[in-house]
Amino acid sequence: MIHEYLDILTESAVFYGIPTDDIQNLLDGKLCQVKSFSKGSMISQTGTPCEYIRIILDGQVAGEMTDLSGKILKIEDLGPSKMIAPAFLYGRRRTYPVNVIASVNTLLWQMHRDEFSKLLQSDLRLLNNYLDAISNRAQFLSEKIRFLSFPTLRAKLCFFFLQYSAGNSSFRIPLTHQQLSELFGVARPSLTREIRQMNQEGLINSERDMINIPDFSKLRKLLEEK
Amino acid sequence: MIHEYLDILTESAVFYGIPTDDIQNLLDGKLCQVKSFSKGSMISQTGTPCEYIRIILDGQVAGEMTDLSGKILKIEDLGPSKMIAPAFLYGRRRTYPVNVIASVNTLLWQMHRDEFSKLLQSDLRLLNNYLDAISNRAQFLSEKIRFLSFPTLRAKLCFFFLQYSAGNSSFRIPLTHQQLSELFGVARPSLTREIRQMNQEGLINSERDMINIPDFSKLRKLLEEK
DNA sequence: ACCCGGTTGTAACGATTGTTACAACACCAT
DNA sequence: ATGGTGTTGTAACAATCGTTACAACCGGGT
Repeated sequence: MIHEYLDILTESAVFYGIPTDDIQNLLDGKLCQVKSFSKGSMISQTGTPCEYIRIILDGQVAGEMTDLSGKILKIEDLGPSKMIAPAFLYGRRRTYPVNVIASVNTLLWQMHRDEFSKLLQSDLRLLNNYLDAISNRAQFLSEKIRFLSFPTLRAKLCFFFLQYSAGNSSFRIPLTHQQLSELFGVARPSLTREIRQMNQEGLINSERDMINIPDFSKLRKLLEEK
Repeated sequence: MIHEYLDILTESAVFYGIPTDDIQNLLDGKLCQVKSFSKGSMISQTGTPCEYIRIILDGQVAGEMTDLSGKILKIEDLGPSKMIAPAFLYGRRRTYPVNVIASVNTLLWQMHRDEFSKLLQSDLRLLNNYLDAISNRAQFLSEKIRFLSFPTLRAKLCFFFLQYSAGNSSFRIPLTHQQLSELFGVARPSLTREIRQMNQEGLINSERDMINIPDFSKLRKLLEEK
């Protein structure tokens, strides 16, 4: 059953770079399962125990948070080879932070935490991969907090543009204002307004998703001041 | 040299719950060092490679971030048995996210990442402990982001009070307004003002660091609305 | 060419928060 | 008791952002 999906596993963060033959050997005789979920079914609910490392073999799932008012808020979509909530398998909490729902018919590979710990122990590549995965998660979140704590929307935009440009004075941002505003944690019209004002002040020249930065030093200076 | 500090190591997140004798056996013949830093010296600088797992044996260090404008911003103090930047030893980044400075004369135990990986592999307790440690870090950050993205200061306060009360209608908060405001990412007077307004509206009765919640449902309702 | 859904641009107004400055208070050490 | 230091309370004003509503624009499908 797993054999046909070994090439998906090699692409996952845990098994990354490990030849399929090796994966097969590593998993041979180990306790793990493949489970299928039909479209729309709930894979796990916020607060329920997170005991299994789970990797998507086929299909797609959505991570959704139920807001305190009951509103549903989509957090992210995950496709084949992605792990589900890898940072909640260990640590104090050990429960799902979001509702996980199958967007389409979905196949998961899963292994219990205790069995998985032993698996990690048995192969240094696996161990390093998994350590990388949760460390990356922590690093990403840490960076995100730094970003969110810029004092103003303008500062966030400056930082974002400087990062995104990677030195090119002209570039394209393949995100809608809606997506950007969610990333920044502000309202969409506020974002558009700020971009317009930055245009008027000559900090940038933008037209829809194309951005041009005439003078990098102006943006940098703005970040340093505030 | 290490022997006298084994009881510090047992209290660290990695070696937690492992008898000192076992730690001694685990470390026997392994490549690791004890390094000392005099008061005020820089242990590591933002951006330099993070290659060693480091645990404070004695002393105290401060993690500081240099703001983009050059202002120094203290992030946290760490004392004996604490690890330095455990989430940056693995993953993509692998460089220190902050300047680490010895506040007093300080002694560190350190081991290179590659050697440490092997050590983790050799003992399941160690492995689970370290996985717990970085998972906890990711979980903490994730919770913090959720908190920061409440739309208003009042919502943050409601959430915080409800969490902190743990069901008791009267409790004390052992943090200054200054500390709270930094936690919330707002200015200190804004915090005091909001607390005063919540008092006037009868949501809470507070006097300095003592808080009383006359009606929990009012606070909950406020969180659900917005 | 036309319509349509989604995206972007714009404006007015209100709500929230930051800034600054100072007064009142608590606590500790002398 | 006195003074010093740090914390809390308060006020006025400015800056920033959210909200709402609507117009203009884009691209794809018919």
